[in-house]
Amino acid sequence: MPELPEVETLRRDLQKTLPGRTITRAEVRLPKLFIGHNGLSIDDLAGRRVQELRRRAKYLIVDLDADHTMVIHLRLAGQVVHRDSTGNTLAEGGHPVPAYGAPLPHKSTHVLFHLDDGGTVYLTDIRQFGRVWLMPSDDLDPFLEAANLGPEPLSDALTLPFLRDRLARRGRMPLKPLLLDQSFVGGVGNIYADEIIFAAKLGPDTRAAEIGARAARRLHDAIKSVLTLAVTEGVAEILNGKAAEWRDFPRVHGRAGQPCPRCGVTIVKFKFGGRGTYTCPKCQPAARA
DNA sequence: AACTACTCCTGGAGGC
DNA sequence: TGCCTCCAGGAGTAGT
Repeated sequence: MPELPEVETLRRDLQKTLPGRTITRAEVRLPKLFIGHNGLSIDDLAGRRVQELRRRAKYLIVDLDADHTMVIHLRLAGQVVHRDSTGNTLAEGGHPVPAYGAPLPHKSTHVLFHLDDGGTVYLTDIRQFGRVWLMPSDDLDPFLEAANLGPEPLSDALTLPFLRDRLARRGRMPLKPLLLDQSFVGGVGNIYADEIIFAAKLGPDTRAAEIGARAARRLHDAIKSVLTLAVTEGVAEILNGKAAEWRDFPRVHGRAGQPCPRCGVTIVKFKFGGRGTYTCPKCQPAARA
């Protein structure tokens, strides 16, 4: 479910509530979700104190003491909620099912972290695709290396020349699957791919080689601006990807049948590369302009 | 090497 | 209401 902005928003919220807390006990109710490196088990989380939360692409990284590191990937439907000892929510993010505020644990709550102040962090995932890894901290870099992630789109690593070079190397690949390829840039998913392509006035089927200098600049700007808006405005956290009439986001994704916010032509939905894809048929064809 | 199809799952929405 | 079909924001793997 969550893409870069959702994971980053969750990270920022948890960074305010978790560091300094010690995990007294962790439970895994669905064993396949937990992967321990070097023989580590879920029980090895007991006694570990949270130091810092970081993010790489869609991976949430939890630095623990004693040189342990936990990594969480929410995939399509993962949700994380931190509640205090009285049940008040301190931080939450990810997939909107079960609804925020619903009683926890839910039947799809597969991992629980009990904290030293009586609070609890719940990992709920109705589709069971999410994963939690526990590893010695030295294993983190090789782990991320193996994931073959492209640059962080909001970092200085993603410059216009870098983007143009990458586009040139993937000439025949259509733009949408390219953006979804985590080795191209890290963290973009289906919603933000549609939003970025719309903002850049390109088509999902535009091939990388057809993206000229001006279009590449629009694409670069769109990647930065769309993701920045989602993170800084908290758009992701509020909407969880569901189009809302009352808010101008997402601008095309999930809005089939509604007027394009730029030109008024009806937004269409179709399958592209196996993924639901939303575009404005009028103002998104200009690959070379 | 580059790209496609298939796979892991369950819940919610919409049609009848 | 109930039953059915389809769809879902990810990514690893096997196959071409």
